[in-house]
Order: sequence, then structure tokens, then C-alpha cells
Amino acid sequence: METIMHYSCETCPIKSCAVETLDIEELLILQKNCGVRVFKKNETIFQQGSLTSNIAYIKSGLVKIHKKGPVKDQILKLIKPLRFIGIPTILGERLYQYSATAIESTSVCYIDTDIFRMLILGNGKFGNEIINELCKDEIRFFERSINQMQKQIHGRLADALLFFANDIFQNDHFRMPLSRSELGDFIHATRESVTRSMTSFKKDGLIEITGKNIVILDKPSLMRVSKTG
DNA sequence: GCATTAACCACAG
DNA sequence: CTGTGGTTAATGC
Repeated sequence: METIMHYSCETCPIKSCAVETLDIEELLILQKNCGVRVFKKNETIFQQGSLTSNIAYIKSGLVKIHKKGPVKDQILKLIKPLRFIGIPTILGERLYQYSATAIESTSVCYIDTDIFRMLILGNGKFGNEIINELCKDEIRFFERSINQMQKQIHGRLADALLFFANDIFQNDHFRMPLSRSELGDFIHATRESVTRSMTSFKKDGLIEITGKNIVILDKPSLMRVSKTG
């Protein structure tokens, strides 16, 4: 079921900021060393423990980055389109230290790791954009980590709902792409606690739930819960 | 003590 | 896969 096809990097309308800095020659090199593949919902893009292959650029869809912990699987972050995943593999680790799975139908552009490294070495602007990406990502991760560690479950769930509405869907009415159990893995809670917290939000008129459909009715209150727990 | 929080377990759609 | 309810251990007045 692999659908690898080639296309023109030069005319790609959704280039990353980094690739935007490349000249024609570099784009041609990139072109020869990348390929697109579409993943279905719940399909594994790469798995923790398997051999590392390429750097991946998410063109469309939604991806979860997750890792097996001592107790259970944890979703470390969700990646929306026009971002790279797997850059850390450039360190040269033989095995992936974490997994990436499509949670919606996702289109990925693979870039050969050695070519990626070569572009960084040969083009300072390209390297700079990649560093910027990694820095922003780290800041975001710190932010999320501290919130996860210091808030209790209502606050963590409120954070997640606001994240989906504001960052992922830009809409207060959306279809939750994660199962209850996955949502639990995302906010470090059990699926039962997620359900309980959700019904409590519903009871208080903060949200409306119909299966996977979620409508945020009272955003100010939800933000207050996010802040105070 | 008593209340709250959240995990664990079991059972039912 | 979800929702619910009872139980339970930890924590905080």
C-alpha cells in the first residue's frame, strides 16, 4: 500500500521555512532525495526501537509523538502540518527513541538524513531555520511539561481542549481525533479520569460533547479552569 | 477525623 | 471502545 511519488520541490507550495532558503541547485538535490508517502489514520510512521531511516516533513494531517514509559505509553506531543519530525535522528542513533503515529490521514515527505545534514553544513540560513524550529519546539515542550507536572486533571484536560481548539483546529467546534484512552495518554491520566472530567465540564456548561464532537461553550471559564485547576 | 483527588477494578452498553 | 459506580490510597484541612 505504499504510495511513494515524486514531485517538484521547487514548486512545492508548502515548503518549510528552512527549505525556503535553498537555492535552485540545492532544491534539485533535495528533489532527488525525497519522496511523499500517505499514512492512514492510526498507521505507524516510525516506531520506537526500529532502525532509523529518514527525516520526515508533515505536509498534512496530524501526528502523535509517543514513547513507552516505565508504566505506560505517553503521548509527548502532537505535531500538526508543516513541521519536521525525526530531526533528532540526525544525531546518528541507530534506533528510534520514540514513535510517530498518524492520528488522521497524514501526508509525509521523507528527506534522506545525509542530504539533510549536507544542506545544514552547506547553507547557514538553512541550518539557522532548523535551529529556530528546534528552539521553538523546546520552549513549547517546556511549557507543556511544567503545566502537566503542576496542574491537576481538570486543568490538564482544559489545556488539552484549548490546545485542540486554538492550535490544531482554530475552531471551538471540533472532532476529537484521539480516543479517550489516547487523550489520557496525552494528559497523563486514565481514560476513566478523562471521562469523569469531561462530564463534569459538560455538567458545568463549559463544553458540549456528542461522542467525538466537542463544542467549547464557555471559553473564558475553560481558561479559568486551565489556570486554576 | 473528614473531604478531595485520582487510580484501579468490574461491569454494561 | 466508553461511561459509570464502588473502592482505595494519598494528601490536605
